[in-house]
Amino acid sequence: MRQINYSDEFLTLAARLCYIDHIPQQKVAQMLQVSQAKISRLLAMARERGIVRIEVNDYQPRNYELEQRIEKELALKEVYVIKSIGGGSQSGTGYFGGEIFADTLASGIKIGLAGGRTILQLADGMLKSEMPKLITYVQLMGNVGSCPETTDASEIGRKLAAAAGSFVSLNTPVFVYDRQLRDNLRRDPQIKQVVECYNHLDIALVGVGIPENSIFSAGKVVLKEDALKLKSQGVVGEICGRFFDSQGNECQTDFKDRVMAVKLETLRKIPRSLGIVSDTDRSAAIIAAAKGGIINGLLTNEAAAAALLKIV
Amino acid sequence: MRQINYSDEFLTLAARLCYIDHIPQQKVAQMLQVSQAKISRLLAMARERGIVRIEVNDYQPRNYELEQRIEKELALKEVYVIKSIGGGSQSGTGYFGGEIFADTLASGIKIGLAGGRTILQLADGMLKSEMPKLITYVQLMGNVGSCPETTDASEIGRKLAAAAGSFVSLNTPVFVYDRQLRDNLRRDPQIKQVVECYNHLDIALVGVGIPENSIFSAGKVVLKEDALKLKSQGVVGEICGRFFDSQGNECQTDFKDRVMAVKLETLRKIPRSLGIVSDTDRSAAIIAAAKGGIINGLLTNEAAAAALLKIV
DNA sequence: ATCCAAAATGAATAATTATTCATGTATATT
DNA sequence: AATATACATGAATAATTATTCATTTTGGAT
Repeated sequence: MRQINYSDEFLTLAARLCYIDHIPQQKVAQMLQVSQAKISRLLAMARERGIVRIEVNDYQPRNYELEQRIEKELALKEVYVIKSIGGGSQSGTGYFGGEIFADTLASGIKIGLAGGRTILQLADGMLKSEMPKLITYVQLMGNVGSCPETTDASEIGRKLAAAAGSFVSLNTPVFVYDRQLRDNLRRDPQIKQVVECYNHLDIALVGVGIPENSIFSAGKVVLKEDALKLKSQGVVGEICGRFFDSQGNECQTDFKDRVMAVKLETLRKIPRSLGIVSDTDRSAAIIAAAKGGIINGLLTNEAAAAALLKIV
Repeated sequence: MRQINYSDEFLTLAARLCYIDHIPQQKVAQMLQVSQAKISRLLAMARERGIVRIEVNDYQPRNYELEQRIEKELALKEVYVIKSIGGGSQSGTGYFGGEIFADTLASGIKIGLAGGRTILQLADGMLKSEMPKLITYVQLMGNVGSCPETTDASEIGRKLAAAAGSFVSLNTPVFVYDRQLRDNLRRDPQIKQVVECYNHLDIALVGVGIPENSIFSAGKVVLKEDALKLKSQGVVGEICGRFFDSQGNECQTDFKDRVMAVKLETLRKIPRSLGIVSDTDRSAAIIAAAKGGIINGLLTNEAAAAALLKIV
């Protein structure tokens, strides 16, 4: 039985019966002499055409008060504090942070990307609505392991670029065997080109780690004993595989000369260097990074923001 | 785990994730660290509080053009033509007719009720939204059989009164054994009181039957051979068990002196005597009833209205 | 006219949403 | 404090809605 009754009037009738009178689709189907499946399709079309409009009060995901306090305390250019939702799952940081951050972007810019769970969540948040802006994503640090993890900068970059834009990858491990190999790699034209790229970034998106809990912990690159040693060497934080002290200056560690990643020096010159943090144990690292100018912006959640304000 | 998080903000968040971002309740439940059941309840409350608003374009159930043509052709005081919906099921007549009719009522009035499928549908249509008007419903004709049918005037009256108002029932069969019994019944004080009531009705709601298809056909009261005989006696229509000719005058039939129902004479004096019709084979009967002043209003659907206009 | 691709459709099914029910927790009442 | 009552909650389940899939119909192209 074919009738193609997709007139506005028919859609309106179906929508009225279902949405206003709350008659189940099955019954409306009987009334209108079509299948329930078709009612479902009619309603979908009615929503599409705007015959049915579902409106929700605006949800304000940001805590402006905390933002202003942190912006002032750490002398940052931009701060976004996402309200903590529900019991404690902090996925909301990326969910809402992604759309807030995406709104600040212009087409054609270059964004440097670090890896990490929180940055991945941010990327997913950016992608959940269309991202029509053409952006060049540049991998800021080498890959953590041989098996690509979804949290690797390379994977995140690929995913973002797939939606819109292009991706410049840094095809090296993040930590190589020794200084010599690092130096040789740096001379490689392909790598050189990527590193040169770092000087022209508009934005850097970096996670902030601590010795005992960074992107390298899960990958067994930095073990517990390494973390202890790092701390004894004055390390309070890590960004892109580079360990820094409370002033935001890179520390002389076993990793320093073997890391393939953007230099802290370079990050300091990028117009917007945004730290993305969703854990509450990064406060000292954030403060140091801000003090040293490694980051000049912060995107975090209420819980982490509160922890931060406690120790400034 | 008790938390009573029914703040507007929390409702707004849940609603936004479900209705704007179209995330299934199960996932939102995980994000917000509650059960899916609670999300469902949060959304219900959000709709209730107006945080979520579902709007649908107005559906116009009436065909004004047909209404005006019929009103003019039959010289009726009021005509309602409900658009035919879907393939052909004519339940829409009562569904929308009920709310249109209910809108015309004032509290405190008296409405006389006949029986029949279409009147039952109209009653259901009246009841689907609140009917806060206190109305007295009066049974216009006796009961068709011994087993109460949902389509009997008495059942319809009870149902309407249960929602709001009171019901005056006529406790007799519609057709009694002979004239003598009819006359005796009429002298009964209780019956007399009800019949007296007919003189003070504000509205009468009647179905329009034809010899071969009336409320009496299903109940095996009027058989096929009876119908033929009726037609040979000039009957073109039936209202409240009273058979009439093309001028709207009651015919001398085997039923005439055994019927317990409002007189056509009495119906003519009621300010609003509304015929309710949803079948296409009643055209001649409607025309006759209108001509004879038995009805001065009509509530029908497009299909029946079109059939009617073909033969006027 | 005949075949073909595209699209519409309903039955069956999968996915999602709402409700029931048993349990636990806060608040009121003795 | 002890008990009762009302309400909040999540697990299980029922009800409803959306999607898949096989079929049919339509509107061309040949």
